[in-house]
Amino acid sequence: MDDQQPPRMRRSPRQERGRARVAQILDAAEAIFGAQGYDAATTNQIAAHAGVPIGSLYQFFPNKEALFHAVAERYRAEANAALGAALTPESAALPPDALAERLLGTMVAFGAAHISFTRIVLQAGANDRLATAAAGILDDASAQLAAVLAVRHPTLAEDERLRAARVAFTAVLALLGLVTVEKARSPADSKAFLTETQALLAAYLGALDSRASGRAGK
Amino acid sequence: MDDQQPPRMRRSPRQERGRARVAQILDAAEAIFGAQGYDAATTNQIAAHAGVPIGSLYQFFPNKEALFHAVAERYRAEANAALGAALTPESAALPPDALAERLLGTMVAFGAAHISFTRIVLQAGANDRLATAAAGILDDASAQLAAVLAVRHPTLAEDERLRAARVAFTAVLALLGLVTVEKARSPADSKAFLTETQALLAAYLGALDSRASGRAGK
Amino acid sequence: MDDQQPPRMRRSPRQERGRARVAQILDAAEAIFGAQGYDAATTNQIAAHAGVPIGSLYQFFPNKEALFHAVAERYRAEANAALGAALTPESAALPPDALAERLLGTMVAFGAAHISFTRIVLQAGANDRLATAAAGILDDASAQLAAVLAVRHPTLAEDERLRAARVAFTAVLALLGLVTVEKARSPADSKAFLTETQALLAAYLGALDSRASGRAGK
Amino acid sequence: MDDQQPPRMRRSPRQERGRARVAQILDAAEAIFGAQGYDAATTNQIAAHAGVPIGSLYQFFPNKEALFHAVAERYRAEANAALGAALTPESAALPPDALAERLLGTMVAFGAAHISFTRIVLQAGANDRLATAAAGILDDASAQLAAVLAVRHPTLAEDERLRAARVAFTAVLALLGLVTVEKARSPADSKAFLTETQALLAAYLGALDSRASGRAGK
DNA sequence: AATGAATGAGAATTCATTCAT
DNA sequence: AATGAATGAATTCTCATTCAT
Repeated sequence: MDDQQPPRMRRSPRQERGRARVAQILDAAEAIFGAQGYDAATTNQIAAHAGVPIGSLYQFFPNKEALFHAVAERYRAEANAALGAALTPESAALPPDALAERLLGTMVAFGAAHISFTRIVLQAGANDRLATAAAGILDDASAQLAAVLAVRHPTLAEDERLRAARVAFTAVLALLGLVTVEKARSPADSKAFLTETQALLAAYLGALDSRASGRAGK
Repeated sequence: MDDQQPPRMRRSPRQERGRARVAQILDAAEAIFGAQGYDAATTNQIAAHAGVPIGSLYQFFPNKEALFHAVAERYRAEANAALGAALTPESAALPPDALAERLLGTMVAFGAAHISFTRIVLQAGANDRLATAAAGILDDASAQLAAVLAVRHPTLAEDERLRAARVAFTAVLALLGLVTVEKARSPADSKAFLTETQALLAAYLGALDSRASGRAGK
Repeated sequence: MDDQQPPRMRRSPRQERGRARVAQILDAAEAIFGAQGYDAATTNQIAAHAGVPIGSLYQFFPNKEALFHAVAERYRAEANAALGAALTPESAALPPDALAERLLGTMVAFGAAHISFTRIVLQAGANDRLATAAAGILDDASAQLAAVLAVRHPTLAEDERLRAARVAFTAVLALLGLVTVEKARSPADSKAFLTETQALLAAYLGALDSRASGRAGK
Repeated sequence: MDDQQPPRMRRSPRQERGRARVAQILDAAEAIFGAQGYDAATTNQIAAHAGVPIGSLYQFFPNKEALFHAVAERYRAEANAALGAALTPESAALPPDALAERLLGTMVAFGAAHISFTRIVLQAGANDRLATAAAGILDDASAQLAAVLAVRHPTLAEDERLRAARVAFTAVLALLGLVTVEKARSPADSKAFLTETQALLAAYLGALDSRASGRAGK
């Protein structure tokens, strides 16, 4: 019905100080959004956590939604960079468990600082206005994995590869979220959970290998 | 820190009419929570959707949180029943893809009415007060799968089986949530996503088989 | 561009008490709007002046704008009733100064309680969303005077009569507003201002008589 | 009660550039005040419209109120000049409709650039702090018309002439405001409204003639 | 002097929950 | 017991004004 314009930043900071402020605000927003969810997080809380007056927050971001999108966008860019460094063309030749290990390692390293926000990304379907941001993150990450799959499995159709990548990523993101929760339960076991997640990913990548070679053999 | 009284129903309805009302309220609450998320849902909205005065809602549930827990509890019980019917002892003997198909089929049949709430379950971790409810659902479902795994793989340690079951379930739940989203994008593809999810689950179950038999062989 | 729906009351009070509350709120709103103008008036101020919690105000009126429209609507209805009682068909036969006296007398009696809001009506052009309400008041009042003019001057074109009525009413409303201001300056003179306003109206009505009979004579 | 410091300009610009800036600001302020009303207009908006940094605006005007007063003062001075040119001593001898035509013509010519602000002048009575400015405008204009009336009707008492002038001007200002509104409705009719306004003014001036000569005859 | 980023009090509106009827 | 009107703390966002650079 009403697809309003996507919310952008109000003003890009020109001064050095302004840029630092925006980063502070984004850090605080990511933390608060991650800890409480989009709705429960309040802009005043975020501003206070950032050590910035509420008016300043609104000088850079026209509203709460725009702030969320900015956090998601930064998350997407950083996740992309991290994945890009890990998923080199050479990685396409790795055996499933090695590829899974590399992928997981990257996600964990990245997630150490960002995992609480990852949960929010997965749930964004609730609010239509936030779904775009979440979908963008998953889309981009999946595209990177799909590119590796393209080298690895040229016999699979492109949309099949993209679908497989989305399935793999969704599962991994959810499991990383679970790791956080488990860590709270029994810190010792969180490593075991990680290993198990890696096993699941490796199994799925292996299945894709079989499927592709099966088809190639025909 | 702060005394966390786990919220329970205020009063169990004795009369027939009362029981019907509670069911109406729970239906409405599940629908609204599922569609909007916990925070965005309002109790007045839920009462209106249930065709019940707001005062009556508060006669049965002391607050919004208790209402959520009740919905989650019913979801847990019904999910348990559905899984119990599917994961019979005999099912332990099925090959991985048949087991995966049965599991997925059960979840999808169950989810047809409940899938929107599933997303909420996954995000409930964000709110500490709701995390308990979400964890309970995952715990119970995992325990049922773990029981099958116990028959299937007696050589694996119990905690390893439980961990594997949790990993499998978390992935499947997240992917079912994704299916909902994808259905909105292109309804035609949602079946393909389901197939892919099944493939991932089958691959993981197969990997567990290998791991267990490998150990048994030693 | 965007003509949104005209704002209405949220809920019509069924109980006697509710109706009294709405009246209290409207009284307070008219007073505050009249004293401070639309923008400067705050809804909290209005609620406090009405002796009603802010939440109750919003139970009846979805927003400030709807509250303004409701005040204007009541004003319109009451003004219409007062004018209807004064501008009987017989009044069409009165000489100009008697008609002017009757009209002014009615307006002053009505205005004693409502004059401060009249000023607001005249200025509503500033806010497009309020202009509708203001125009409605002027339209209705003008239509009543135009009906008298129709009896009095059948030779004049209908749109000419309506225009004349609008001109007469606009001038009178502005002058009544001025009377309020003058009363503050020197209370003694306010009666003289009223007399002068009546003289202006009588002169204009007389001029219309001449114009019409001139045309009739042709 | 509260010390009402009448707000003045902070600093009269000595430099040429400063004077140009002040003019720019006043132009912008008049336009914005006229378009949105006093409250809805924001000082940042005015500064932006004037192409002047907000800090500079506050270098010349201590606050929003002072800015409004400066605009009103300039309006008053210019209106005075325009009226002074039109209401020469000779004009006192004109017949009512010619005098009305001259007066209206002047106001319309002046108003072409300033009419939107005229509406604001009429409503300034709402805000006590702005009332002074509005009253000053009306006072000065009325005084000029009263001077003409003094020549035309020496038999009338001075306060009666002043009152008549105020009544005439108030009506004309309100009607000019109405013309603006009507122009938006149907541009074609705005000329007819102007003609009607002129008729009203002529009728009133004619009535004053009769009144004065009637008294002179006694 | 000139600039425009920074500030925070204040305004509109919502909604979980209560309680008089 | 049942109802739904009433409550007011809490939330998002604005804007007049200042002051560091």
